[in-house]
Order: sequence, then structure tokens, then C-alpha cells
Amino acid sequence: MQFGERIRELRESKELLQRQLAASLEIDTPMFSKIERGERRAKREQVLLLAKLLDTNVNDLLTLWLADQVYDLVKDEEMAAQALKVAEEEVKYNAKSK
Amino acid sequence: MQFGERIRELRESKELLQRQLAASLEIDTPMFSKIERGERRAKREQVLLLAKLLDTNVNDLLTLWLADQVYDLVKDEEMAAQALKVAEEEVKYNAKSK
DNA sequence: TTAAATTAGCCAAATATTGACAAGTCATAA
DNA sequence: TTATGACTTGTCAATATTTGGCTAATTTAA
Repeated sequence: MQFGERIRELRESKELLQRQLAASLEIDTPMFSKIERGERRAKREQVLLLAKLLDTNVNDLLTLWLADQVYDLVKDEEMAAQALKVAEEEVKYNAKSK
Repeated sequence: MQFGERIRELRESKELLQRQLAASLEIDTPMFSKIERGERRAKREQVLLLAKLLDTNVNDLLTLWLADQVYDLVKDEEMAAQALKVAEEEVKYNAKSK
């Protein structure tokens, strides 16, 4: 499940229009459309706002949003899976020093 | 182990100077120094070239290089670990359609 | 101390990302 | 059929980020 898909799902379940959410985010409708289709990436603050507007868990949304970016970064690389493993170790290891 | 660390390790084991490798990559020494310290990121083609120059496995280098970028992307996020898991699933799932 | 190697800081050029607009498609209603 | 509303596509300029190179500083080794 991608971030945009999830947004659309939530938006439709609340029967909201793109232009309504777009207005709340202070962007135009085409931009919102692109975000839903994964053609453009939402800004972090927009994700926070969307969680509120769609009345959903912000961490779940942030996870999808981040995962999209990670996937985008590695998707064309042969070593994608290995690189993710390495990065995961780094994250685990450095988690202490938060 | 980060990309830059590994480069330095290999460079020193071959007793090469930064300025020598920098010249081969057609960048200046300060830039190379920054790459080794992870302050700047090497370009993909530079990684390929470095693998040749340092006589090492290109996939291992590319893995470290990619992992650095992934780590950079997620390091400040609370949901980093979860996002990596999600991205990993995407990679697995889409691996077929290569 | 001196000379070479490496690092730090800064600025401009090159790239990538973002947002807005105009015009398009598609579905539905009149 | 025409009209309307929702959404999508394509393009452009503004903005932000990244890159490379310069100068000067610091560290290291002899």
C-alpha cells in the first residue's frame, strides 16, 4: 500500500473531494491529484495535516510516506534489498543515541 | 560500515593519496576528502570507477553507497524502522517485474 | 620548521523539486 | 446532445538542493 493510495482510500471513505483537501493544504487540485497518484510527493507537514483532516493515525501515514521515498530511492538498484538491510542495521544501532 | 569509511580503508591499504584518486575521478582533493568523510555523496558513476580503481567488488560498494542514502533519508524519523520494512516488502514484491 | 596531505568554509553553476496555470479527459445529468 | 463537476495531463517559472571548485586552515610526517 502506497501513501497516495491510502490517502485516496481515506478521502473517499469520508466522501471528501480532492479540491476540499487541496484547499486545506493550500495547494491546488492538480497538485493534490498528483500526490494521490504518487506523481508528486507530499511535504512532511502536509502529511501531518492530512492525518488530522482524515482523522487517522499520523505515524501510520508517516510510515507510508517515508517508505515511498525509500522505495523510490532504491527501486532501480540491483542491490536494493541488501542496501535496505544495511540501512536497517544502522537504524537499529543508532536508535540509542536519540 | 559506511561508504566513505570503506573507500578510505581500501585507499590506504593500496597506499594511494586522496589527490591521486581525486584526479582519476576528475574532482578536486577537497571534494574527495568530503566523500570519504560522508560530507558529500559520490555519484553512481564515481562508485563504479572507484571499484575499478580500488580493485574491489562493485556491488559491495554500491550497497554501502545506497545504504548511506537510505539511512540519510530516514535517520531523523521516528518511523524509520517500520518504513524500511514496508519498503523492503515493496522491493521483494516488485522484484519479479525487473 | 617545512612540506605534503587533508579538511573547512564559502560561493557559483548545475540539477532537481515545487507550485501554479491552462487545457484535457471522463462520467453524469439535464 | 450539451453542460457541469471531478479529476488528470502537460508545461513553465520560481525555488531549493546538490555539486564542484577555490582559498585558506589544520594536521601529519620527516
